[in-house]
Amino acid sequence: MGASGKSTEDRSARILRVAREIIRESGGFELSMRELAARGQVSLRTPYELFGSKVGIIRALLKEEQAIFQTRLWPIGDTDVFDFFFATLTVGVAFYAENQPFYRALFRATHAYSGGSETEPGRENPERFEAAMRRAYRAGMLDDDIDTRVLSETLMDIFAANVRTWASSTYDISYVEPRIGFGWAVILAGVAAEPHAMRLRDRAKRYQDQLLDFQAPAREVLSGSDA
Amino acid sequence: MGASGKSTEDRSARILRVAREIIRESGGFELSMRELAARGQVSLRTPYELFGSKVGIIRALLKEEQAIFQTRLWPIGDTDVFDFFFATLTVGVAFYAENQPFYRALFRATHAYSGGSETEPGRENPERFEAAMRRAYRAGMLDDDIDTRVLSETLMDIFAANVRTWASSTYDISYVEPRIGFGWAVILAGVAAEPHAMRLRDRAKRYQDQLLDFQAPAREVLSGSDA
DNA sequence: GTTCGGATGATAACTCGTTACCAACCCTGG
DNA sequence: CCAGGGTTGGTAACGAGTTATCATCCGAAC
Repeated sequence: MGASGKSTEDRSARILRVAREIIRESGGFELSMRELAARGQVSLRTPYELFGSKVGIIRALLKEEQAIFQTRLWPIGDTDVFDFFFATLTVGVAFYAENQPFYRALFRATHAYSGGSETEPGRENPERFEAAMRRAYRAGMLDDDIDTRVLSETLMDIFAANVRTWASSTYDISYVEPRIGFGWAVILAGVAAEPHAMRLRDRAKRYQDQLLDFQAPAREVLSGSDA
Repeated sequence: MGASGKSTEDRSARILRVAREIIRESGGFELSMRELAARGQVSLRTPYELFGSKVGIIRALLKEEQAIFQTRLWPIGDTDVFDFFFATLTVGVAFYAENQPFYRALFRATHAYSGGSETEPGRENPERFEAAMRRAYRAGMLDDDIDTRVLSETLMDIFAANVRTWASSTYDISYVEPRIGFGWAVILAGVAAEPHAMRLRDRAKRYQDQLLDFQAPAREVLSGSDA
């Protein structure tokens, strides 16, 4: 039938392109499979054949984005390991901010059990993160008794919790980086050797000041009865 | 019509009781509104009249449970503030473990936008938590520059992230308490004054040992190529 | 060239949460 | 006692994701 008689790759690519359009148009609030099929000039069954489910489609979109994310992460120098973490944070939050519609759609489409750890924000590529942590450990920058894996998991927990809350649009994107940064800095300060611990505490205070600047105006508007 | 001609309280209680049964029977995996109405001998519209939505029903169930939770939290002495936090953690995780079906059902029924902060685990009663944090601050146990509110939020982020992951059944309940405890202890160690900081670091190591004990057998089974 | 199998289109169907509609009911005010 | 208004039952409907069904069509094997 004319335009629809193409190969599998064409149909996959077309479905992903149309899904991208619909998600962007709706801000991530809706992605109807019927609309997707209609605008993609395919049958309703075809997206399920190719991607399994609606979550599969969104995951495929995220996978494409994450390739871009990796290229953006590469140029970050890791001479100072702790600085590397926070530079990663800045790039990561910016990346998620750009893809807010996709993450909204992902969390919205993800029933509690259909999504494994791949749908958890920040868990796309934990290897490099843990590798940096191990390097800091070997360089004597961390407490000898600490396990780098457990520590990395804790940092990623904070990241995931905040990105998830933000994607549910409970609070503004501006809060995300300082909130995560504060948690990361305080945690690392708790296990870092001394010249680094003080720098991390300073960094935590800077993030905290950012957060308090956000909250201060709102409090004035509401009421000043919070002595 | 016989058994269904009762008062509003009877119908509310009956709906909640039947909902409780269905959720328990399915382990939290399903709660069909049609089945609820049928088994509750009530029209499909009535649960919506009384509770607004499916999430409203699950929230009502959780609210009943939280009354029990509070009675369990009261006897905890708070002579040592940091010990109070971790005692709260133990009681809280046990509480969530008992209510796993409800949290599964809650997360499953909650679209990303229908649930506010009340559906976030650990956010039911943040007042007492923050009050304890302020007490620690006034007692000089915390860094002078720290904001107790920001710090409390970070601790609750870790709590929420782990409970959410657990309720999605990605990992076992045994991991939850040590994972949260490790994060909390390291964070507090990062901002606590010195006699307390060391104790908190010890506590963090104890939690970490628990986690490593869990992981060690699994690694042996898989492969030992992780030098 | 024919035939067979897998993929696709088109459509209907199923379950879900939620809402709408209308008749029947109960409770209250007069 | 009766009228009215709010509440409930019963059912249908809407839109969602997902699956099933059947005809069709494309490509490869014989």
